[in-house]
Amino acid sequence: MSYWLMKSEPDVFGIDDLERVRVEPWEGVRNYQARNMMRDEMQEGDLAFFYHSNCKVPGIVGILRIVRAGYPDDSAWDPEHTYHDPRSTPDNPRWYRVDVGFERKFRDVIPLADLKAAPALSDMPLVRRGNRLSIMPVTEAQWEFILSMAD
DNA sequence: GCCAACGTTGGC
DNA sequence: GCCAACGTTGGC
Repeated sequence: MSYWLMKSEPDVFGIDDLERVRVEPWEGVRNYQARNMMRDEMQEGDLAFFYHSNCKVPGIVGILRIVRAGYPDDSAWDPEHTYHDPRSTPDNPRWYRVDVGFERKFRDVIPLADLKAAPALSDMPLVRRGNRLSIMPVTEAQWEFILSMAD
């Protein structure tokens, strides 16, 4: 079992949306590194921090669980869809997604500024300048440390 | 809204 | 295969 961090813009889909719907396909990822992790590495039962990006206080807001491992993202071959990519077809899918389930919402957001200030987290891609990966692995030590910052 | 950093595309 | 142009991400 592995740990992850997954970013989403709360204006588009935030932790409250996930709490409401309980399970959601994590579709629309159009980045190869992130795709590879969803397609090849994420397993059912894995846990991930839910990160809010592009908002007033960016940071970690809760925990989600991978409830279905990687499978083709069919929004890519729907011409009507925002995430349409004509290069992806059912026979040769280019993009993948996982299904995520709501696990827990922290009482308070753990702000990016606090994560950046923690020496224990200095290796996380999240706090490295210019990193834009929307899905990244989290080590067990980082996971435990961040959990200790919550609530 | 600005803009730095980065990934992708496409001409050559 | 190089690299300039372009689009996107995402903090601030």
